[in-house]
Amino acid sequence: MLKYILLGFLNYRPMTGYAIKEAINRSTGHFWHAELSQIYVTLKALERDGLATSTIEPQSQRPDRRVYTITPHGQTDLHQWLSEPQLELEKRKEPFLLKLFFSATLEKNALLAHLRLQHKQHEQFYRSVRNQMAEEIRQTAQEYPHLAKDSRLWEATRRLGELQQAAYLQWLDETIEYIEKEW
Amino acid sequence: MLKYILLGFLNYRPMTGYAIKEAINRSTGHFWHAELSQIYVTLKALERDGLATSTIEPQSQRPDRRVYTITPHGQTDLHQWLSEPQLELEKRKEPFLLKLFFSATLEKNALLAHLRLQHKQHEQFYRSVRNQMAEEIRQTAQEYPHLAKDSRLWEATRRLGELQQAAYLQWLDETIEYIEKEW
DNA sequence: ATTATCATGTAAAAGGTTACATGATTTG
DNA sequence: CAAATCATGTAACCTTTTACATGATAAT
Repeated sequence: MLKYILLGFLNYRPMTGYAIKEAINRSTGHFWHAELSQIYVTLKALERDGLATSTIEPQSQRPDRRVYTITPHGQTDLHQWLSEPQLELEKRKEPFLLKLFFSATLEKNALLAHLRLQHKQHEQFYRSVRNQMAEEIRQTAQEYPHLAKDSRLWEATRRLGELQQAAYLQWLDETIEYIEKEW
Repeated sequence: MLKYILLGFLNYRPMTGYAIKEAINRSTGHFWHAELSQIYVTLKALERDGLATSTIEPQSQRPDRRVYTITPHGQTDLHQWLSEPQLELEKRKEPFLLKLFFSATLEKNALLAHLRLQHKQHEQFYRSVRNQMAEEIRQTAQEYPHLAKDSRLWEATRRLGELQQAAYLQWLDETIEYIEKEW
């Protein structure tokens, strides 16, 4: 699947692995991520399979860059994937929920400390989705007017992140209150 | 991490791999899952590491069962893990969001079809979290009165699943309406 | 002085999915 | 007669994470 986020970004413009990593951090952070090492490996696989080509741009005083460009074959593959319906829901893995599920033997204060730490982290994330990420989308849409339509979908995915974090915070509030009063 | 869901269930009572898989399906489906094959492999590793022991229960007309029991060492390890704070937010991977993010080139109708299919799937999941899963927790709490405290945390995790699915459905409604009107 | 940024990669290890193998009994 | 349930396991494959390696420049 990493394959498709790479093709997706390369379809906007030729990019280096490093730049794709930065784009991922800025825009898809709340629903997709990848390590740089894996990005480099997968870009190489794209080239091997004829979905992208690469050229080296020498730089002085910086390491040379390897810039990847999507091929027509790569565009076909991407479009094919985009057209396929998503037939199953993704199965999540959330370590904190797992921990909470089995935490009946913990002391009340330890339980509350864990919940409050989560609250702090989710609040921070909620703010970054509402502020930095929203701003990022607005800016990119202005810089690249041909991506205006795309930016409306980016905003839709961002909006889900916002709603999900809000729901999580609401649940944490409820749960903390419940534990404080009735544990 | 699979290790800990296994220890968590074995801490309630001795169980077979098959029974753990059923317990997972019934109770932690919305935040944790595992394949049977992986469960068997990990149970074996628990035994190798002295966190559980196993005995074979011969059965007539059914395959023999291998029943695993948690050891004191296993209980210590579980409790240790439960006590540790969760210092980082889990990074999600949601293929549907990824697809949507890059779907500006899709036709309006294809986009709507994808969103409506998601709606159908999430609605079904939402109902199962509200109905079957809630009922399951109530029943288990009645059957095993010593797990009364645990069942309140199970219910808390279930409640988050419910809120998250509700948020997702709300977002899908908004997004479908937006695409219908302004795409 | 140390950390962050830019920039690319390899290798080992861990974790997870899918396919395959077996086989009786019960339900539809 | 076919499919589901109960029950365990191995092997191959794929994906992902972590560690390692390099190295200049700019900022704190």
